[in-house]
Formats: sequence, structure tokens, C-alpha cells
Amino acid sequence: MQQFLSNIQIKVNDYLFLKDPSSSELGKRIISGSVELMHEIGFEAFTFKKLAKEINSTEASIYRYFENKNKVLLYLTIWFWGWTESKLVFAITNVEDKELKLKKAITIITEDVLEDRRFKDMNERKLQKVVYDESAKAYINKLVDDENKNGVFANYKSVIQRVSDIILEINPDYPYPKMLVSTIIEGTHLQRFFVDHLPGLTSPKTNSDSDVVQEFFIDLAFKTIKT
Amino acid sequence: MQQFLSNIQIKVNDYLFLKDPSSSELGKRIISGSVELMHEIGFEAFTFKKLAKEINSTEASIYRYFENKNKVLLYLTIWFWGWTESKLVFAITNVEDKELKLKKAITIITEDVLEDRRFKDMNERKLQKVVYDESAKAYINKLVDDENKNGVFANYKSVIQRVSDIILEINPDYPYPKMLVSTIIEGTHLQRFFVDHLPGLTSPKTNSDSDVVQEFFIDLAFKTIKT
DNA sequence: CATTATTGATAGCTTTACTATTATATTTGC
DNA sequence: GCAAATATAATAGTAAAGCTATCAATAATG
Repeated sequence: MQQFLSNIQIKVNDYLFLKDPSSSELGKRIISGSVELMHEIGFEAFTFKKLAKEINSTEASIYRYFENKNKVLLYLTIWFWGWTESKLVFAITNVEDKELKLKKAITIITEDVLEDRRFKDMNERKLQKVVYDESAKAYINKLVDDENKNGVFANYKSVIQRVSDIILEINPDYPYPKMLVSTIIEGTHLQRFFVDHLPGLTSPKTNSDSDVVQEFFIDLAFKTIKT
Repeated sequence: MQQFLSNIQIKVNDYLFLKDPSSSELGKRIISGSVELMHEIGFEAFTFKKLAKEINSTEASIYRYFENKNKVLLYLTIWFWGWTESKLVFAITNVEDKELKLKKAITIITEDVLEDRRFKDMNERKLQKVVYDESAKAYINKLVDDENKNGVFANYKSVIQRVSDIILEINPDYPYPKMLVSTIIEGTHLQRFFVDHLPGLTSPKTNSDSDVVQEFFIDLAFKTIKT
């Protein structure tokens, strides 16, 4: 499995780039450098000029790959969803028990990745942090309709569809499966941000071993879908 | 009540402005103009230069009230939470039945305001849209810790605390009340955005009369807190 | 009525976001 | 092996955004 996973490549909608960053050495440096730099200084302060310096290239060269920094963040976000889907598929394949399957699925979409490093050009831990903290900025804007029309969010929709399907297996009458799944996913991002920065808006950590955010959403999901 | 409400003023933490916009004619124009302009063109495209033109003032004058556009958005967001809290307090005062009280509370925090206009300098409907679509950009950034230290989020925390308290009245053993409330609040924003722009990530509208987002969260809340 | 505070008008500076041009290095087809 | 195509680097430059400074005009206040 580990072996197989190390051979797969995450595909990202080509609307998001001018030249495929996975197709060249420089492109890969742009991606891994973007993750590093956004993780370090945040999306607002991130510029192509700073990135160019970081990866020993030039601003103009980066512009041949991406139109602007927004598309880079969206690229990373969509890559993240492709990666999440791949983890999800392997986690639930051949699991017969419906409830166990749902539990595994929610664990995947809410987990806090510590180290993964299956992809040598992608620091998944830092990527997850970037996606958690910044991804809403990538799609909550006036361009989202155009991006959506071009199929940009297909990876994200796949993840939601898959988990949604498991919910419907358990309770075919539950009326809001997708709403529940997207609430769990986006809620996880936000709660993790709150735990770190605005603890007054969230619940305190229980014991140090457990992941309170994950517990909360698993509990919420099972109670919500029960008839 | 309506009479009383028209006499109250929403207080916003003074860390957010250099000069209190509610203290002058120009200040009020900056606020109402910001709501109009952000609603129209979105936060990214919003600039103090454009705002100055809109309200017949100058860029430099606006800079005497606010350090930057981020603080304006945060000001609007915090005002929105103060306003929400005032609505919440009146909705639940003297309501004895715990479950009814919770239902009213969740209705307030998830409602889609059509017209309100109790505050002549604030278009609440447009403000709500701006807060729904853009507010995450105001606080999800590297400055949040500093802002939080200065008590900026007190209005927001109050709202969460109040609803949280009602949940604990119904079920004192529910372990994650604040997490649930902040998930409902932020989830509402996001689901409304999804319904409009990314319907594939959410559930379809049921019948045109009902508010599916509100229904979903009320259903979710009651099921989740039940023992 | 003198002083103080507020706003407007204008200028300017730095950074960001992006494009264009040319030179150099690398790859690829033949 | 060499010409042609392609990719990248180096550099320059433009427009807008973001922000500060100065000073004059006006309004408020004591």
C-alpha cells in the first residue's frame, strides 16, 4: 500500500496553472517553496518576489506557471483534496461495517497530519496547516463562479460525495448529507484555528492524548444522522 | 421594543480604529460606504481610494479613522456580532422553556436577514452578506493573536457564551458547547456561500419557503446535544 | 474671537502585481 | 552533431495599491 501510494500522482485541474508545475524541476520548486513560504509568513505577506528569492529563481519565471498567488493557493488546496481523497479511498476500501466505514472516513477528513512525506516535493504537514488557515481565502471571492464552471472543485466534491454516500448507506433518509460533510470539513479547519488562536470560541482541550476536534465531529456526525 | 432598540448603539472595541467612526458625520459615511462598497465589489477589490470617491471624501481622511481596510472589515464584523447579541438577548429574554429558548437562539444566529434598518447608518442586510462572505479574511491571519489580546473578539465570544449556556441548561453534560455554537455560526456563513456559489458542496434547497441552512443547523444542534 | 480640531487637496514614496525584452542555457528533432 | 525550439534568468519598467506628509480651508469650542 505504502509502496503503491508512493507511485501515485495527485492530479490538479489545469485551469489553475499556465504551465503544469509538476512537469518541471522549477515547477516543483515553486510548489514546495510556496508551501514553505505561506506556512512561514501567511498568504497575505506571500509574494512571487519573495518566493523567487526563496527558490533561487525570478518573479517572471514564476509568472509563467501561475497567473497570480491566488491560483497557487487554490492549486495547493485542490492538491490537498486530491491527496485526502486518495487517503480516504484506501481507508474505506473493503471495510464492510457501515459505521466503522463512516468512522474511518470522518477520521481521515478531520485528522491532524503530523508527518506523512509520501510525496517528496510536498510537505504534507505544512500544506495541511496552510490549507486549514488560508484556503477559504482561495475560494471565497468573486471569481469562484468562474472557477467552479471550469471544474476546479471536482477533487473537493469527490471527497464530499464519498463520505456523503456512506452516510446515506447508514441512514438513507437523512436529508442533508453533503451539508453535514462540508460542515465537518470546513468546521475542522476553523476549530483547529480557534484552538490555537481564539480559544474563547471553542471548547477546551480534554486530555493531551486525544484530539478534541476530531472527537467532537465524530460524535456530532453519528448523533446527527441517527434516525 | 422596536423603540428601545432604535435607541441603543452597538459598541465596538476601540483597538480597531484610530478615531471612532460613530463620533462624526464622516465616520458614519465611512462605515456605511464601506458596507455598500464591499457588498458591491468584494473585499479584495475594495480600496480606501475607491471608498473616498464613493463618499466624497479623501483617502487621507479615511486613514485618520482606520489604519487599513482589514481593520474596517473587522470593525464591521464586530459590529455585526454586537448587533446579533442584542437581537439574541431580546429573543430569549423571559422565555422559560429551555428547548424553545435554544430554538430561538439558533434561529437568531443562523437567520438570513432580509430587511432590518433599525440603524439608519447601517444596511444590516448588506452587512450580513459582507460578514458571511468576507469576515473570515478579517480574522484568519497572522494578526489575530494581537487582536485577541486586545479584546477585539469580546462581542463574538458573548454570543457564543450565551448560546452555549442554553445548551448546558438542556444538557449539562454535553462536553463541547462552544465548539458546537461556533461551528453552527461559521457553518451558516459557509453554507450560505456554498448554496449560492458551490451547490455541489451542499444539499439542495427543499421547498422555496423554508430556509434549508437554518433547518439543517437546528436539526443538527438538537440531535447533537441530546443524551 | 482666538485656538484647536477636522477635513480636503495635493504630492509623494514604497511595495505589490504584473508585462516585456533580451540573453543564456538546455532540450529535442533530425 | 547541429539547428531549432524551449525554458529560464536577468533586468527593466508600468500601473495600482497602500500608506504618509504637508498645508490650506473650514468648523467647533472655550
